[in-house]
Amino acid sequence: MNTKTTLLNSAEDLVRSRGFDGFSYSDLATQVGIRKASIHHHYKTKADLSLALITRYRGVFMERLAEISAQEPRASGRLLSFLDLYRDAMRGGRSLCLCVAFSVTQTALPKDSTAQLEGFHADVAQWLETVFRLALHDGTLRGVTTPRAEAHAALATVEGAQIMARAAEDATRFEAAIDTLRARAI
Amino acid sequence: MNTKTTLLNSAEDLVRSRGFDGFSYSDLATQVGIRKASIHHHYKTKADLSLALITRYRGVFMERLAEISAQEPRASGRLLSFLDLYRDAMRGGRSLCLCVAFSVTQTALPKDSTAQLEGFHADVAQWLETVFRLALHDGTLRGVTTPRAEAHAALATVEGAQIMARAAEDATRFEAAIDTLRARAI
DNA sequence: GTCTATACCTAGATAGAC
DNA sequence: GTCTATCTAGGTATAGAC
Repeated sequence: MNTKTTLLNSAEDLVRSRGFDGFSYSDLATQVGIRKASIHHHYKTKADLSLALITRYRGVFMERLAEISAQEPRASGRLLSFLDLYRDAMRGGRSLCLCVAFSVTQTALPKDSTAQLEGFHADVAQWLETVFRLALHDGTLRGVTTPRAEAHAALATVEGAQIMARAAEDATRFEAAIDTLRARAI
Repeated sequence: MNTKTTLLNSAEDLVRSRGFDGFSYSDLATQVGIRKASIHHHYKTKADLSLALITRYRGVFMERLAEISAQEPRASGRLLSFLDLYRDAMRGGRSLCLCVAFSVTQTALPKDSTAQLEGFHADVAQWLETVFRLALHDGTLRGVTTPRAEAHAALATVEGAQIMARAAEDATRFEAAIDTLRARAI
């Protein structure tokens, strides 16, 4: 694997476990086994690195959602797989979805990066909306009100659940918080 | 007002708008109108400041919840007031509940502070649980499953909704995400 | 493409005069 | 209690040799 990809992989790991502000080029250099000056050859600034990270993650994540749609014909199956995706992204409480990790970043990201992040959120909300709309027809989810409202609520819940689980360093917090969502599957 | 309290007020403002890692003693000094060295006289380290902030906020917030309990006899009224509390804490998308702001802090806080934060989360979850338990008896909230699960879900949802609204710098995101919770009031 | 060396800045924190 | 001055550590980023 080339150095550029190795850097991106390690950086993703660091962002998700410590946050974008929580690691330095020095940390990344140590992890990859090169000197920090060399990183600048691949990603000129940390802002450039942020954009590369979000862009790649968005693509990969949306592919996963497409796979779920292809494999699960029912709304209930899709929602449960979605929850599993966020649960697995936590790696037992030590990690966050990259999207969540960037959402809580304090430093101002470059406009390109925030635009990608916004687009990412919008894509996921859109996908969830289709799931809840499907549920109105196939009846595999309990108590669906408006698909759009349900989608935003579900997204906020999984993101909040990740934050709380990481803050408490306890992955079971995530499960506790999404239990009512899981229970809606028929 | 004494300098110590003024510092705490300004610091709370900064934490909630920029995050605990997002402001420095230099920023705080400028805002209050003294030199940064002087801050150390009141709060020896930034860790000490974090503890003072969380401790005070926890007390104030729990008083608010007690007031809600006293004023609203029904579960629906209590939940709606709770949601208003979190909505108002956002100040139009530029701010977070201090509890949420600290939950997303990257740097390791001292043990005293994380313990306070944990206790805070536990207190709020406990309060919400009593609201949903009440709903099982007074029937003013739709579709209540287990009070404990509902409490954790509601807390994760409001916290996630704040994060998403702040990331998008759009307060209406908060409303969109908690709409299904509001709609459960009968 | 990777290295050493370094520039430049900002952070939290301390010493000691007033 | 507040100040000026300073320390130490760490961050991002660049220059130029190899």
